[in-house]
Amino acid sequence: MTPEEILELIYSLIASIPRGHVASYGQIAGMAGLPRHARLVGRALRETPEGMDLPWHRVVNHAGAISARNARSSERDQRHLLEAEGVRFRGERVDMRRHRWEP
DNA sequence: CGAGTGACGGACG
DNA sequence: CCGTCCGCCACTC
Repeated sequence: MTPEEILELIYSLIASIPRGHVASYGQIAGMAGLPRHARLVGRALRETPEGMDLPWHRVVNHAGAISARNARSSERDQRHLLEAEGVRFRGERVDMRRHRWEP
C-alpha cells in the first residue's frame, strides 16, 4: 500500500462514521490495519485540505475528549457540531459508551 | 545520527 | 478524576 492509499483509506473510514457516533484516532488506525498509528490519523486530519468534506469532528481521543489543534477551528466548534447531531457529553468528554462507532 | 515533537494510547497510584 | 510516566511512530532539525 502506498502512502497515498493509506491516507485515502483513513479518510474513507472517517467519512463512514455515522452521524451521532464518534471514533478514536487509534480506532481508525486499527481499522485501517495499522495498530499503534493513532498519531498518523492525527496528522492525516491536520493536513486535511479545507475543501474536503469530511466529518473530522467525529474523531476524538481514546478518552472521548477533544484533542487540541489550530485556533482556526476551536474545541468549542467541534463540541457544538457533535452536540448538534445528538452526541452527549459527560463533562468535557464524549459519552463513549453510547457513541463509540462499532461497525 | 540523536533529540525533540505531536488532532495518540495505556498503565498506575 | 486527576497527574505522571512511558510506549509508539513518522517527521524535523
